[in-house]
Amino acid sequence: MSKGREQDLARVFAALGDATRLALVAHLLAGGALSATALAEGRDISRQAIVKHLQVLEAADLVVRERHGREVLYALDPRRVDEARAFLDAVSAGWDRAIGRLRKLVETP
Amino acid sequence: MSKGREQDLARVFAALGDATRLALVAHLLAGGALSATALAEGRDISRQAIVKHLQVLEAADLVVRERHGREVLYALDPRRVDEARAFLDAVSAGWDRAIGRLRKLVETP
DNA sequence: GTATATTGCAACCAAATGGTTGCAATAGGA
DNA sequence: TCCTATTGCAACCATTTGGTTGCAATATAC
Repeated sequence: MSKGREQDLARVFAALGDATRLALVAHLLAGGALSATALAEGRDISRQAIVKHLQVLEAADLVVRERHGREVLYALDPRRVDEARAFLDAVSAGWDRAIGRLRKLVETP
Repeated sequence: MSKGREQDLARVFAALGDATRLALVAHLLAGGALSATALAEGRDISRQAIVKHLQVLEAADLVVRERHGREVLYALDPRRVDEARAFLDAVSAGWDRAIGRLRKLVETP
């Protein structure tokens, strides 16, 4: 893996690595495109906190911002999700090859 | 998603959300089971830092520790990887349904 | 049993993170 | 045009994170 891409991937995982952000992703998935204010209501957390979380998601390219009238709407961008998925697939695939090696190690006293 | 599981998932993603830790995962995948000292050499980072990273991975159940003689070996545990993968699969799948709704929104002036 | 690797623990540090609040700026609708 | 909803900016705060260093403890090998 190239260093840059490795950093990008880490950023994506880090962005997903927070319960609030995970909930936002789920909410955006269900709701399509929503404003920070819309996402804030119902949750007992300030709008500004939500905005910061959305900025993290945006910096990881998981979410895109677009102005719509006086509102700013955020929507999921699936490309990075697929990238992250591909990485985990590779780990799982690698695991299948790795398990034999592992078993051998575990079985030696 | 239940609150507890949501937290667990976030922990897994957070554990993967660091370039060093991602590299460790890759290394463990390739190397099978390795000690912190082994993982530290070659990298320009202290053994203690590596140990801390491994503790994060362990707390997320991505890695298991087992004593082997005087060494402590760390190995990948694929179950949580699969869990994370399932989440991303769900996002991707949800996306397919969500994209129509999104397109409609984007196309309205 | 003593020398040598290896792990474990603790203190410390700078920077990043997740959150708050208050207020200014801006854009639509009446 | 003026009211109102919404976004943007900034300062501030406590906690977590990623890292270091130094030294004690432990387990193998000789």
